[in-house]
Amino acid sequence: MVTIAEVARHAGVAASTVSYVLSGKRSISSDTRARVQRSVQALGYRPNASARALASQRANVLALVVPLRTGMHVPVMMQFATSVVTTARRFDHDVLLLTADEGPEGLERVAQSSLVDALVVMDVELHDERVPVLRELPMPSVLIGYPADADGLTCIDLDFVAAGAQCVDHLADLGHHSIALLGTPSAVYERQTGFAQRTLTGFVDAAGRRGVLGVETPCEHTFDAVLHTVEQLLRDHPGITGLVVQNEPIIGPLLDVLRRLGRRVPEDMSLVAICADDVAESQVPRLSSVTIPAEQIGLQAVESLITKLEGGSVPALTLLPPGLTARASSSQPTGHIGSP
Amino acid sequence: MVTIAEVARHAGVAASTVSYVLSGKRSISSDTRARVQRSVQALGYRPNASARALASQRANVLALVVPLRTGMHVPVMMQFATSVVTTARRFDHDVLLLTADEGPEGLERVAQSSLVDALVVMDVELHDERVPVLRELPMPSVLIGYPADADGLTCIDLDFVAAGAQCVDHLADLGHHSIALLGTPSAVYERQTGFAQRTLTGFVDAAGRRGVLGVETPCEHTFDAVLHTVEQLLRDHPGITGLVVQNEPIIGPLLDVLRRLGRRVPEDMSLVAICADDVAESQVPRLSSVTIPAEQIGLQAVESLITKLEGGSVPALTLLPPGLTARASSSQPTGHIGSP
DNA sequence: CTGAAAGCGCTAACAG
DNA sequence: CTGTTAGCGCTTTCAG
Repeated sequence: MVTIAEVARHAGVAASTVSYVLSGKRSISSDTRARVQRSVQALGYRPNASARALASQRANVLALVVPLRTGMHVPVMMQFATSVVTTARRFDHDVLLLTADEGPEGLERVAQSSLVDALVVMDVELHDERVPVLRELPMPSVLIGYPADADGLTCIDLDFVAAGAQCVDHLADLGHHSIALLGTPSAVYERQTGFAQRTLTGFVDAAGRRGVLGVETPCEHTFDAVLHTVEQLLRDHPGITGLVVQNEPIIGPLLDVLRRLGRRVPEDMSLVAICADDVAESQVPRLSSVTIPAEQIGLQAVESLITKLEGGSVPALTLLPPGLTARASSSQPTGHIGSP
Repeated sequence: MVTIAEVARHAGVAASTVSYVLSGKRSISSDTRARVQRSVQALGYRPNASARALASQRANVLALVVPLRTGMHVPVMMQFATSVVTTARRFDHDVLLLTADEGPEGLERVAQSSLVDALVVMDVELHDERVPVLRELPMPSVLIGYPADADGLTCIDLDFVAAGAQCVDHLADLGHHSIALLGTPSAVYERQTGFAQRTLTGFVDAAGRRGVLGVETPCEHTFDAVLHTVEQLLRDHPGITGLVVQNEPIIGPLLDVLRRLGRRVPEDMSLVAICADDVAESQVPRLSSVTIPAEQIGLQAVESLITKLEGGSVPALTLLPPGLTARASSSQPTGHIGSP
């Protein structure tokens, strides 16, 4: 590998001059700059990352901690990771991939060894044991999610409360009076991954505000669970005409179950999903949905980190507003058209 | 951050002794070893990654290049990535995440700057422009997939030819005489991502060998495409009683389409899918399937890289044998029971 | 505007 | 078995 010294010799300048040409941290006569750049090209010089990191105290690497088992939809996670990598590259950083199973110790490891100079942690739970660790780490971090005690930390997330409310409002606006939230598996609520609970809060509050009946039930990922849950729901609340679904894997089975039960969508049952756009669009009928803006969250997360690394300050909490796209799966409830 | 010099002073030894205690690269009296270890603990010492990399010429980081847009099922990809990270950690390495859109230049960048000391490249196409680059790189790499010219490279993949054949054999063993392969979208074949073509090869060869009719058709990911494709297939070949599916996203729609067309599974139509186990098991009925051993491929990839890094040699091509699990979606063709 | 020189924190000969 | 020393390749004062 060619070193900075070789480039310097080739260009007839000092190594520091080469460094400064590359970093632009002091002004260089256009003459020597050109000469150095030609030498860099000619020799195919690439600065050694470790040497640079050691001397500058900056690895130019961000850690990305992804969940392993989670209620989170995998493609959304991947979209998110992709967005983090892409954005990091725009700021000349690379991304080190960590899995959540390394736990708090893993964060300490990469941070304290200066392998990375900032961290993005996904799928943060309400009482996440990594939160206190992050607070003590000698470098900035951004959490995707929203722990109970977020003091001194930077969090970014979709505004799930607003998302839940938006679904209710959409259905209420259409004239529905009885609706249900088909939620994530109960394990997700128990783990207190904030997002499921916050959606529920938004759903319940909005239902109250709009004066509609809003019932709620968790749902596991198997076909049988969906069938059983929906049957039970319709037995207990026969008047339900609208469903909000926050559980991507059951969307297919749910449509199937409704078909089996003889409920047409949207004539007999309106549906609004909280899911990725491509999932909503690939169903029959295409689903009205609130998108999880994975790409935007990733972008925001990295931009916040870079700002912090440069000494800037960022808001402690960024809640991205949800956007509801009405598609074919929601309409006025049949037989109630025109009712108040 | 505490340095090796501080640990050395605290323990009353030389810095090199601390280094040797940590690396175990030479024998240390149990007395000083204990003393050093106590100091390491007491001070909470973590070796600086850049300094270590610079001095030892080893970053202890592997690059993982993941595809962005691909015919590959995302959860499988994620499984794979997870396996790579987990295995890398077992060998005391970390993983740098790169996306395919950085192209060959991205590989050169991380390799020539010594950011990583080996690479895993996923979703390698038949005529992948990264292949010649990898060949020239001054460090080992492993490809997941199987390019046309794999000379001098190490490749690992599922044996898709065998997978295609195994599906045919399974159905032929059950007594089916006319079967079809529902493949990936035609774009995937055109991109010549080897796996789709190799499955097709195995399917066609085995059908010939077993003397059964084997027809083949690509299929896009939309519901309408599935409906259209299956209708066309059954119109052209009404005798078909068995389907091999290599296209994870259409599995749900396909089951739905068959139901609509009044074909029961497996009574009227047997199904074998090439997909992840959890997908096969979450369908109704549970699908007979050939698994993509993502976890094992990831493990194998990292182990090969580590072996190469240590100067060992590994086979140029490792094709992991497919494993078929018979579940509820395949049976003898009704009305043909007992026929030869 | 440029060069010389002092580290960054660690590893690995080399010497004893 | 342990210590001394010379780098690894770069950045960044300090001097001019």
